[in-house]
Amino acid sequence: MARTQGSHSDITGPRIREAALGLFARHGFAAVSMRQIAGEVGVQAGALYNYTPDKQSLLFRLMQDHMQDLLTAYDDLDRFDDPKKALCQFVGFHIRFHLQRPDEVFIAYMELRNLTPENFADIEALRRRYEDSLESILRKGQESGQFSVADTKIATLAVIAMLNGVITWYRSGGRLSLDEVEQVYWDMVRKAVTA
Amino acid sequence: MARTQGSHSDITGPRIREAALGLFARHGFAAVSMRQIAGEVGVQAGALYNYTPDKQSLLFRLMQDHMQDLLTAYDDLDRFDDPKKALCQFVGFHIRFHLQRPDEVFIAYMELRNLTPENFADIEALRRRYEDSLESILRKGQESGQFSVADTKIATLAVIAMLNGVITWYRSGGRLSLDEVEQVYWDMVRKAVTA
DNA sequence: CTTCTATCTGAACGCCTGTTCATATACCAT
DNA sequence: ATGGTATATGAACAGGCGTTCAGATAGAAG
Repeated sequence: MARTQGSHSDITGPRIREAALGLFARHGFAAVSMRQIAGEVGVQAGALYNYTPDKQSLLFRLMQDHMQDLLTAYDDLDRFDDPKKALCQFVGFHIRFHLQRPDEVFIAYMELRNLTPENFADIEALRRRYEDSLESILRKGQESGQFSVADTKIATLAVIAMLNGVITWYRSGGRLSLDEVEQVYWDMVRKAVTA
Repeated sequence: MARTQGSHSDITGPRIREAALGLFARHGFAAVSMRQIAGEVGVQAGALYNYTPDKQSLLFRLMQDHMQDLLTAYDDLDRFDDPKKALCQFVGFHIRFHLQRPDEVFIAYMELRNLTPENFADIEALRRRYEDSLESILRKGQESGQFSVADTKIATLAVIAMLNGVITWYRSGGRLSLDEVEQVYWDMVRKAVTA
């Protein structure tokens, strides 16, 4: 039998990506089979190929969608001119955005090595754009004398690395609320980049 | 044919772990086959089983050895009582130790999900011991009034996350020397934990 | 009521997987 | 020289892999 009920094109596609997302995040891209993904969706493996040309593209699309969502969400903010306010906003945005998408974040930097060179370059470019938006805040603050860092590029990477650490331990309903976490990290970031 | 020349037990074992280390770091545990590892060593896949009961144990041993080396190296330091000096020493130690072992570091926190629950618990305990040694520095500094952080546990994780970021971008012979990198990060850490 | 098309099945393809084991060899000790 | 042992081979096992495709079905369109 086939097409067990109704037209499913607009439903099955997202469900496949959803299943792939969770499985890739939990077990890793290489350890997950197309049959596992299909099983989670409730469909045979062959059906997946109506929605993705191959397994690699499935991974790529997940990462690309995530990075584009990130950039779009950040661009949509009403941004501050003042470097200190802008940095505070960045910290809060980054923490909240990433905590809402733990699986995507996990994949986005655990599975980079499983991308083809072309796909890797694509994702890297998006990541760079995001990092650059933080660096430009730091540079402006540096020029205005509000910040004092030895190297804005390194400071950028250090801040992002520090913030990314949050998703490895934060659990909603834990000891600290989201607001408190944000406050604690903003405190550390602010002091780290100030004289 | 077998045993193409001489007794190899003391040579082949380390060579297998070396090959596995590089391959796991580059392609990920799940994406590397026993035949690939054997090929790099110059033996057939079956020969690997004279040195490891299975693939999982090979990964586990690499991670365990790494974590134990880390703890031993840190314990062997002549440590300072003064929290500020101790923290500075920790930062320098952490950066140098990890930059010397990029493959081990990569594996040690990319392949955690490929460990069996028992092996995972083992590695996690070692990691916790290392984190605790940093947290005790921060706590002592907090009590003495030299440091000022909202939460020593979070500060611990934030500092380690920030320092770990170094290995993702540092290339020896690059724009900054190791000493400079150490200095830049110490600056940021120091400011982040000070009032 | 028929036709058409989107969607899915289920089997098949060739290849790769971790692991085991009988067998063969090279060296060491006697 | 002989026997024993450590070490390696190479074939085999059962099963899983990504991917393809002819054929079946369900619903939409006329």
